[in-house]
Amino acid sequence: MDLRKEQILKAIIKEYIFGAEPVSSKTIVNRYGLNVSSATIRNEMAALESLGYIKQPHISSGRIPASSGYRYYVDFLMDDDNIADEFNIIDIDTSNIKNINNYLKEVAIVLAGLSNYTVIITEEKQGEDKIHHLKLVGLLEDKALLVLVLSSQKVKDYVLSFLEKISEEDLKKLTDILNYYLIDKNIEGITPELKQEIINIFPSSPLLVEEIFKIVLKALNEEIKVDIIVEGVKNIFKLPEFSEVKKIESFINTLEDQGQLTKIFNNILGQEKGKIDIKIGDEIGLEELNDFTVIATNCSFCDGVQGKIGIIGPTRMFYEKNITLLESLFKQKEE
Amino acid sequence: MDLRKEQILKAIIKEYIFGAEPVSSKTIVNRYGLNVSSATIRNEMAALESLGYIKQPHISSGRIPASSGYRYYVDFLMDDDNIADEFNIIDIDTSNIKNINNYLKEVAIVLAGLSNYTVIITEEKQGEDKIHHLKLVGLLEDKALLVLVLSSQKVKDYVLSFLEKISEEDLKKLTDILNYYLIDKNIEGITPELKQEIINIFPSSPLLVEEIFKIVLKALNEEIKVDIIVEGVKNIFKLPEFSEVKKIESFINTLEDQGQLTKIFNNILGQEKGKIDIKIGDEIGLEELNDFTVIATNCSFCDGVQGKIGIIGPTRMFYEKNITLLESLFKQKEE
DNA sequence: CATTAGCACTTCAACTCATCGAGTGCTAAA
DNA sequence: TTTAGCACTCGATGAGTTGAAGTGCTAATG
Repeated sequence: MDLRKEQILKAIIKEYIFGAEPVSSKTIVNRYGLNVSSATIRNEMAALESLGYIKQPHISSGRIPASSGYRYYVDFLMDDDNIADEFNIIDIDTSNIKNINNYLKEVAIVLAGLSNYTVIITEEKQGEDKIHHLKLVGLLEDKALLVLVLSSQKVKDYVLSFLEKISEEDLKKLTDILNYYLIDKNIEGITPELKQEIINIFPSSPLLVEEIFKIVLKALNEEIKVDIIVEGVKNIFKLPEFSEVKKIESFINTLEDQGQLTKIFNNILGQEKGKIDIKIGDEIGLEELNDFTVIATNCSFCDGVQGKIGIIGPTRMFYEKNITLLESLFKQKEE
Repeated sequence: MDLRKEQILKAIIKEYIFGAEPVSSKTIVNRYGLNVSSATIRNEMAALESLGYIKQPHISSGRIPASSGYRYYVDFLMDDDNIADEFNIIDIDTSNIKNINNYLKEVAIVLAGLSNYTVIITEEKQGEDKIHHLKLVGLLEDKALLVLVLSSQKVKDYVLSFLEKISEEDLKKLTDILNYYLIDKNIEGITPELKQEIINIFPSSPLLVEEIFKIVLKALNEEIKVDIIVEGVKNIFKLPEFSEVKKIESFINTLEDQGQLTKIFNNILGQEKGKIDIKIGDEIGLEELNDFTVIATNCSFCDGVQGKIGIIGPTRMFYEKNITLLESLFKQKEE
């Protein structure tokens, strides 16, 4: 890869990202004038093709970048600083921040709008969660709130309804008993035997204890489920290279399949924070997404919730812009 | 509309629902043998067409139902009881029921799978919500939970962090003060003057009071937002009549637009419960959905949360099956 | 008078064929 | 090493043809 080859590869990629059409030798001479003729460019293009960086849709067409061409571009050729600042401002109403679900959805919508691609956000499973402590709070006559604080700092609450009225003192007493037995227990520690023991100690409302155990199990179980938000699917229709129903169908099927979605991120990031990870085409590891690129990063949201954010677009995406977008989001969180 | 015309209309609609292709006079003679010739059917078809119930895509093709044809079918011709019971069983893990968001998503996924169409669920704005009462619950040293119970029975909670430690007694005291002043206030009742008054009465933590007011305003504000769940978008790809990218794009754009989605339901149901409402084609009132039918019902989910569920599919949808599906869901909720 | 057999007519979909333009690879010359 | 020039390839476009499906209408029928 001498300098001229790199210049030509960069030119092809920039042209193709912009126009989504095979790039001809003539176009490069006209727009990127390297002081050589189109024939020379053609020779170099043939060389770039045998190196695997570009390819021809058919024998008499111009060249389009191959996955490894994009990879080379991202690793060595990309301009870092050519993005106007106005693109980078992610303006999310931070008064929303108290409600994690709305907040993440808002982030996804804004990011999808700015990037013009599809945004996936997952709220991550934190490994095994334990009960940090819990509390029963009387609400109405026949209702109480069970508040669970998990070791991951997550706070969850569930409304309990009971048939007979239960006094504040009893709720307090039950809270104390439950805390004594349940603190630091993980999902495997919540056994039927333990439940029986507590019912024996607090025999006045066995049904309530049953209910609470059910909920606690559920809550710990939920932590294993990954919550996923997808926004901006419609942006795929703006891309000329996905004008076939088959391709759109495949994309949307993948995005509606939670299993596939988690795979996208599994194949990507480690736990390292702040790093932007870029997977191009088959690097994603899902056949259905071979024509896509995912730019993703780990991100800690409010209240210590861990998650991953990814922008998924065509391999010919505006790399600089979207990397900057994710970086700015991350910086915002750091402040 | 004599009997024979009705029979022919019904035949055309059933055929078209099944096959998505224009129905010819010959097909009707072959499959629905009414002991007349195809010429007679043709005469009747011409009559049905001038009544507006069916139409021809072009002059030499068979007939397809028009919106008013479907309407006539739904109102007068539909078989009520030809659906095998196995279709009607909606099996949702009701242990999920404690968590409204997951539960509704689960309902949507199951219903989308059973119907093979797209399902929209909205959790409804309840008109103006008021504070029923609130409670501050100490959690950790520097954290407390603000639990809001709204007049709509909704329970919301928010984690508060404060700089200095606050004693349980102070939390209790502040809870009492807040309840005294905030109970039965709607969003307009939460004024800066009121906040100042409370800060004067409870001067030890003005920042905390500020924070609480901010959250209370947010919470009441959120109730104006409608939460929307959409599942089964991918099912549109199974429908041959939506094989054009343009149509799919229009559909998905509509579904990603919260404003449009709420319009769908606005134009539909009143407050009547248990009634199934069917809007066919332009009855929906959105140009983009002229080729769709929405079958919808009001539904009260757990804990008094009000919502609407709609199945949206092509005008040639399996009406009986989907009506039964929604009915069975509603019955399940009643139990 | 309702029904129907028969036929002319219309339209769509699929196929072929020719043409054109864009772009390449290769050769030979500079 | 570069380049001018040319033959070649391929896809896209549009025109023309054909066949199948289905209708509407007319005239005959019971």
